[in-house]
Amino acid sequence: MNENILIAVAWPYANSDIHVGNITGSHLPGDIVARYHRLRGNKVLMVSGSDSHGTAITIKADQTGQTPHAIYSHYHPRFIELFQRLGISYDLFTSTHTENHFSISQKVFLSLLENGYLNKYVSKQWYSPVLKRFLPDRYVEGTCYICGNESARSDQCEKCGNELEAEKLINPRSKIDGSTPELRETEHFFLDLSTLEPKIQSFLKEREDYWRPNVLRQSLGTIQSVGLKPTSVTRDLEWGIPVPLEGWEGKCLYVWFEAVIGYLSSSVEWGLLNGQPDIWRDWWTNQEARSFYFIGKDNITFHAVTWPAELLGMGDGFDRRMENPTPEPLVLPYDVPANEFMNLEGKKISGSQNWAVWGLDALDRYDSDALRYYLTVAMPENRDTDWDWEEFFQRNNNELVATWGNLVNRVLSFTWKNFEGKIPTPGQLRDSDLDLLDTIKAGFELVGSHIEKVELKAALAEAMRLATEVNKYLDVHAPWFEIKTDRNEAAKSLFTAIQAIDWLKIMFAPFLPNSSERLHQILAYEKSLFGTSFIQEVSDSLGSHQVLGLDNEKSLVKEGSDLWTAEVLEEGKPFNQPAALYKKLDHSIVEEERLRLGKPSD
RNA sequence: UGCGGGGUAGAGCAGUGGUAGCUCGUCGGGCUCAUAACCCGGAGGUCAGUCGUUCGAAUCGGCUCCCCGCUACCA
Repeated sequence: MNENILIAVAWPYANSDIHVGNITGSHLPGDIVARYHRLRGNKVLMVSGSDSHGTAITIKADQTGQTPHAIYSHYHPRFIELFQRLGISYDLFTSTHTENHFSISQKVFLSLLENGYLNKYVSKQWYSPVLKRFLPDRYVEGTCYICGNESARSDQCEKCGNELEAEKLINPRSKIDGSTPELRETEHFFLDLSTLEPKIQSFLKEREDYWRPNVLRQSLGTIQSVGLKPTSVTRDLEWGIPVPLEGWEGKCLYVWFEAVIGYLSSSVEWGLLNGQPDIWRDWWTNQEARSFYFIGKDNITFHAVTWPAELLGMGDGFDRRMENPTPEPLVLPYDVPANEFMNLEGKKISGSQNWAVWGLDALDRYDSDALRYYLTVAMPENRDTDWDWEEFFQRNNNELVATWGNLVNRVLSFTWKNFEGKIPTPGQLRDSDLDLLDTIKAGFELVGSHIEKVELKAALAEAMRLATEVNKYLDVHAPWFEIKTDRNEAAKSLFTAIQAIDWLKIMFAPFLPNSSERLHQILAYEKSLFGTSFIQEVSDSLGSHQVLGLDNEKSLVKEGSDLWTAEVLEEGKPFNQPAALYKKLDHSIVEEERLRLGKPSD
């Protein structure tokens, strides 16, 4: 295989730390699929970055008396630290507050404008004379003129469910400071989704047979039932990417219009940082390339409708603005495997109430693979799931440690003691040995096809089931008995088991990269499987920003061959002294962790 | 209100017309190489509720209830 695979992960909003829900929702599934394709020898580009613009950040800035830039600057390096420690292997994790992203976003805007898909409309918006700026509908509340509910949002009353006309709202007030806003006319650009609708619809229909139902029904279903309406793509805001037109000062591109462009701009930035300014086209104008977008259910529409609409609407205009003499259109999403949400101990995760398990905090107490294991097992692929500390404890001790970790440990430590630290030379294998190896070998196909379809829980469960098969095999052959009567028999059993473990190491690697890497090292392979992440400071006209990069230079995946195959183990090869891959947890952590929840943090 | 997703043993999940499965826990047994780990066996479910279609429904249709999302303080 030598495919180009783009792994595009939702851009976390830089106004709060990242918690387990964010991780299991998008970053981790993206990383698993990225690592799988790297092992297959495919050319993977995995990108994301901090979403540094938008009203939410300006609001938080006002509340804390800081600048929006300061808010973003606080959280962005923390995201990078988290991903590095958790092994989320971004080729580039950057930010929307970069010269490159500004420029690319404005090119997208101008391409759409040029092709006639952006139209100007004047509408009335709430304006706060106190703050001297426009307010989004959701920041204005008042009394519902239909049911009398006193805390209705200006666009919709949650009590009676009616959509409201802003002008009729009684006693409007700003949710920020309680002051009275007024309605003012303002002009904005709208993306013409109604004209693009037929193209979007065929794009979706082509993917109908493999997209998740929640994503498909919310995008294609909406088109088929109510149709698409123009959607505004600019806002009255100072903080963000300026609309690149004369007379539009004080207006910015709407944060969701430009955040999705980050997938494209970060691909370009990755090339620039690596001295290959044109390489982004390998993933963006090569129609054979496949792109996977990992997001949460809350922004399905943006990725399944709005972003494809931007891509379709640009035609070859963007590539032309990137100075390609033979411009081409851009690649549409191959899959958008949106996840549902993860709750915490039965309640919705809430950052402000500290009802959350924060990624960086959890990494201070638990190994990355222990967290990754549970986050995969509890991934909300089909429905909302729950992070439960008791279950984390059980899954870690009874599955990760007991089934897989113990398998590795029992086989390698027994071999270490009885075969002078060398992989035994088995001679002719028995039928039962070959049967086991066939079973495990089939896992490459089974686990792989699950990952291809982004069925990650099923993929991991299948790998774990295979580890159980090896445990059963050991119990039948009992090399600890064999060695007392016939050393050659024990050699066959242990060789077979180590061979199986070496293959399972690969199958577990996308999910548990750190421990697979250590097992790989114990088995005395020269090169590592994967590369390592590094942090770099990049300067441009907007200042400087940290990025997370990936160095594959000294790794096997760099070589581009397919490692997702049953390589035959070298007989008689010395290996390194085994050590436990995972830590058994004490049950007391369950109570300790539960006590932390809901308390104010530092 | 509308659109969409989901509600299956104690927990987590699979299962889109034909005797209800998997993992963990639990109970009993075996084994002892291993982080008291591993292996075998048993118990445990009116498949949210209800009405219907069918020889037969977790699976199809109607209605009801509950949880969640639908352009962003909150993923």
